[in-house]
Amino acid sequence: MSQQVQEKYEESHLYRIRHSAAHVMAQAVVEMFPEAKYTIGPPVENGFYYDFDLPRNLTPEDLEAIEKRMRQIVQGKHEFRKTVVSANEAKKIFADQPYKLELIEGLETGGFDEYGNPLEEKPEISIYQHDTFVDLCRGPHVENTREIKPDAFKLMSVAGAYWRGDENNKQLQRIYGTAWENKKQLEEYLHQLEEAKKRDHRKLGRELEIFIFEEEVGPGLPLWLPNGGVMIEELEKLAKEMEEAAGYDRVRTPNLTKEDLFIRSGHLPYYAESMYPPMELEGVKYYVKPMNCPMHHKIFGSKLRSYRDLPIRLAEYGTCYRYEKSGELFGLMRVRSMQMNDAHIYCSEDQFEQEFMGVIDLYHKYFELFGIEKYVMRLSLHARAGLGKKYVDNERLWLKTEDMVRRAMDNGGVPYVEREDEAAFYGPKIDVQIWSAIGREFSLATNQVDFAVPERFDLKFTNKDGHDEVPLCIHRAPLSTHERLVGFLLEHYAGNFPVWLSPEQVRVIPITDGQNEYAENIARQLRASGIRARADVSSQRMNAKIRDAQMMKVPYMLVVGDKEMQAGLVSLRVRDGSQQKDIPLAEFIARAKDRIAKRAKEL
RNA sequence: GCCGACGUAGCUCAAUCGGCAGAGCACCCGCCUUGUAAGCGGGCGGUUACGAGUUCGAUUCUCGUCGUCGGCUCCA
Repeated sequence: MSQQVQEKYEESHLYRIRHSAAHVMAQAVVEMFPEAKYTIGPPVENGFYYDFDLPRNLTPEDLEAIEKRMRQIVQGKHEFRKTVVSANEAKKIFADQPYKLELIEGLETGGFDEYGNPLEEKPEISIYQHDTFVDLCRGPHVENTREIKPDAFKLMSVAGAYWRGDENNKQLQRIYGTAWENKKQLEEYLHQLEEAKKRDHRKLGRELEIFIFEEEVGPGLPLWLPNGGVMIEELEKLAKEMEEAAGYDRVRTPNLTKEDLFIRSGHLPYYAESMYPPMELEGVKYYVKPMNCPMHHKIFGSKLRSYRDLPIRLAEYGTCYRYEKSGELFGLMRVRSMQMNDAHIYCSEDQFEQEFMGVIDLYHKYFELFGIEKYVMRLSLHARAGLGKKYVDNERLWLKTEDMVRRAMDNGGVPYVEREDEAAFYGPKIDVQIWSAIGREFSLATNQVDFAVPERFDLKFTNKDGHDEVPLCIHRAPLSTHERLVGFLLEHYAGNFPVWLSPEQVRVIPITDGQNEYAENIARQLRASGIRARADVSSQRMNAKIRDAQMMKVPYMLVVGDKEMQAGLVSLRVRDGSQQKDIPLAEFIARAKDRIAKRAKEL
């Protein structure tokens, strides 16, 4: 699905505009720094970038100057001219451009594209020229620079980026720009960015009092406020219901373990860098756990298992700690302490397909519940070059397991895309990319097939023939971590949660202090019915109380004045602004309880 | 971790060229008794992230540390 969208984009006029804008920008930069070495500058979603190796760092003022010069260049109506050249000719043209020479080398010798990925066939080498600027480029471009409207592009930011995306390579300066067909489109896009800011989970999380970060506590270590605590309880309740129905058992394991466990599991050599360093006591090293699986393996191995016992599904929402690099932290989406929606399924090969698809089925149920309409399942595979380094060194098992997953997905009729060199070290996985209501992309759910670690733990079960057999293990986290899930939901709903997930479900608002007691009484009755409610008996006026409740995105407000109190009724104001006057409390309670029980989307 | 930008009251932001740090909201205290998104008045609140340096004098200039943000890299 996304594949098709991308192909279309690459053929679009907008794609050409952006690609051409990147060239124009490169011209402006090279004019400013004649000694600049330029690398690649492709169109991307919403715009384009170009990476440069420059004698000094760019400042925001430089960006303004570059943008200004670009406006002059595009007005010049310079034609984009393509010329096919031989490798040798290309090398002459770009004799003083080392990065271009490296690219030409790649194209010439066996076909590597500008990102260093292998190409199927040897491509022709072409150059594009407009005005004074010549670039090694396969196109396509617009006819002339006039097609880039001077009021329809904008340079957005400058950032560091490694040459060919490898952190061992030199870091270049990347300028990001956005470009559109006309001014209106640009303005719409900029407006969209503003709207997205309003939905930013970090902003909403603070405003709705869901979570905070405290410098003294530490980066990436969120503190969950009471409202966030309620949400986590609700999400765990949901997960427990689903998992109980699907035959999972709940276990609990400690936050610390001896080093030996992670040596045995094989995690330590792969992931030591992203684990908190060990603490040593009486000569023994202990690690804070970055994942639950080794301990679940120990639980599986704690007694003899028969094929009749399988599958065994062990679930735990344990808090794990990972030392993510400082620059990788991002609000709740990337943290160092996380509560995983974790479980490990131990099964035989025969049971694999059913178990694997059971997890995929769980995904679909969650997506439906949260109204997630756009998602892509990514089947992440190993790469031969990484065997024995990034990946367990057993190619036969890799191919076999990957094939099992492929077959399961195909038989289940679930569409997916394949991604090479993205697997876990112990097996292939399915990662699910999802898009929030404003179209931002996240990686949420994941499940992995583990054909390697159970053996390292000597896990086995007795099969029908009375022989020992090693079980397969499926690691799965359909709801990701509580942190990432809440972050996603904040943005997805813009904080307007369905009733079941709202930290505060009802606020009772007395009009004058004459109804305070009546309001408190109503709130008590609501709480007795299992509804999260409180009365606002502050000295503010009704309008201010309504505003407060609206700002906190409380789904239901019950306004009570003298009239309601005399008649024993309530007036309902729903978060969407609609009103329903003078209804019996029991009627409202029935409505709220129904929505909550169904985890309904509507209020 | 790397490149860049930023850090002023709980929150959102102001402070000219280096010259006594300010507003709104929130909070506290009063008055108002109110009908579906902010009633009025007063008060409290700061080692300008932290630590050095330059200067008669630093929120402002320089360096370092910490943190946040935009990217890169990474994500068991």
